[in-house]
Amino acid sequence: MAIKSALDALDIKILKILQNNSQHTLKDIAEQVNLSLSPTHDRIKRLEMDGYIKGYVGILNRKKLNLGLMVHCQVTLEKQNRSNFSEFEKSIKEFPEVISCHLVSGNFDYYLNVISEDVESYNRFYQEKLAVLPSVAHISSLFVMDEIKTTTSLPL
Amino acid sequence: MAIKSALDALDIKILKILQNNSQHTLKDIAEQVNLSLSPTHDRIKRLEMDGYIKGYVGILNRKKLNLGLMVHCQVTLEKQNRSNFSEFEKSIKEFPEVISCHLVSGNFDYYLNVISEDVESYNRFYQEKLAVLPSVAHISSLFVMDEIKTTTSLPL
DNA sequence: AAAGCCAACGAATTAAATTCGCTGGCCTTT
DNA sequence: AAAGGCCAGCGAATTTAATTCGTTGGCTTT
Repeated sequence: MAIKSALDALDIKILKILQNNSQHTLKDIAEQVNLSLSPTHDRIKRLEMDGYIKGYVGILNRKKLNLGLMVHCQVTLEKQNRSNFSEFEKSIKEFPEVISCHLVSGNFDYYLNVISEDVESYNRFYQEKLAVLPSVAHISSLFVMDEIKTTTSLPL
Repeated sequence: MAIKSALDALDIKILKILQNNSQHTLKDIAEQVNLSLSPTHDRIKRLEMDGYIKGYVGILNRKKLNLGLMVHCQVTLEKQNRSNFSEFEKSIKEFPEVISCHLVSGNFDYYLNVISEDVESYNRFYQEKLAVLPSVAHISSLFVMDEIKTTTSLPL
């Protein structure tokens, strides 16, 4: 028999609650899933231990923190060798301005999401940190005019 | 005199801690900022009340939850009137598959981030929910091959 | 049918958050 | 320059929540 690991409906319900608001009390969650405190507690700990929950974070308001500019940034690398790629990725991971980076199919290679105070500050990041990375062939910057939706909640 | 509102170095330090891990105890945070419990508590509550902290969430592991596919989706609307835009935006906000949507400068209009189980399930979303929205002129889908970096932490 | 297992339970304990009255330093006002 | 008021920080007391643990009942397995 395989190791017990599948999630049941209650686990999913708990995950849905926690991914929307992790500050609910155990009592609160227990009521919503119709269990008592201890099994609810056990389930949450199990979900954490098994890696279904990566962690708990506070979501900050970037506009109030003077980080009003978001830029989508398409980066193409020179295609010679794949070793360029891991070097590039390593740098990206260390830049706090980059809040996401994906390798995508299509014309360009990486799609970044960059947070800055303003255009000037973005330009500084662009010139001094991004454009100087070795093997960067092309970068194009798309400015975010309006943030329609942003959530960390997955469709469960 | 302006209403007291600026954040000092300790506030920023607290925000940095909370945006990385909201499960730290008050005692823990208090030690890190060199304050006692009560002022630390007061500051956190103030930061919440003033909207610097939008909320606290659990971050789930989408790969473990059978949501292995992420698609970047560029959507162009017909340009006649702006009323199309708000209708489109309203629908997007209601789709749980869409975890982010930005209005961007450049050739297309909206840039979406969509989460699905697999290509089949994405195609269902595409055909049945996205492509049928009124005034959608063009959609192109870029598949995420690798997730290099994803964080909710802002560069403070 | 008996044995073993697992999930749920409630009570007891421990730990954390919250409240509140007090204090000292700093700024304002005269 | 002195007095008064204000604000941030403090510690103790209280409330609330999380955690632990021994027990129970229902299912499955043999």
